[in-house]
Amino acid sequence: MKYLPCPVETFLEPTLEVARNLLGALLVRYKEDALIVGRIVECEAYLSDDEACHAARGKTRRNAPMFGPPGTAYVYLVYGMYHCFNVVCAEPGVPEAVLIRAVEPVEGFPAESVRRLRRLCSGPGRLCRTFELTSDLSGTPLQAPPVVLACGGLEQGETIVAAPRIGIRKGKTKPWRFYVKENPYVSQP
DNA sequence: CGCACGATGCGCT
DNA sequence: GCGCATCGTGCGA
Repeated sequence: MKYLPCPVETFLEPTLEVARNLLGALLVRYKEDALIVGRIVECEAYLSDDEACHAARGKTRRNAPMFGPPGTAYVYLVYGMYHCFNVVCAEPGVPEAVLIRAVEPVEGFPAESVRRLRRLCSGPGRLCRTFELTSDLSGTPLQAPPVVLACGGLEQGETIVAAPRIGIRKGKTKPWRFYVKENPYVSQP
């Protein structure tokens, strides 16, 4: 295996820690005939006691994967046309997750301008469209194909910025959006 | 059962 | 900067 899956212990840490640790990790999508890999450069944490969290008011059919094993996917449809991809974390049964908002292209992308690639990798909806992450993958473990979260890390000199989350009505003030400072693939607020 | 509303992105001004 | 597409979900009735 070229890309080693993160061990499940990775996702058992407190969610805010997991979110920070996910920066630099690799999102690997195995398709029929191809491989797409992106390095996570922006994400947001959603905690169980947080009004912005989908699971804040209990378990439903949609958010059920959030209550499942850490290290699995939680994918849902927003605005009737885009998907959002999350990694379930925290202790089992505690519904918390990290939304992946942007990746830096690593493998499987055509040689294009940064401007064009950013359009494919930046923003939760576009990211899901590019990586073909849809609701039917919700609840899927991320240690084996078709979707793998692989170990990675920050490069020398890269630093993490914490900022308020984007696009939410409640919980606006919590600085639970994390991104790699000055990385060109981070979405513009 | 009906309906208001999103963890968004795009196109037009 | 603003409006809107588009539909599953999750409320309240």
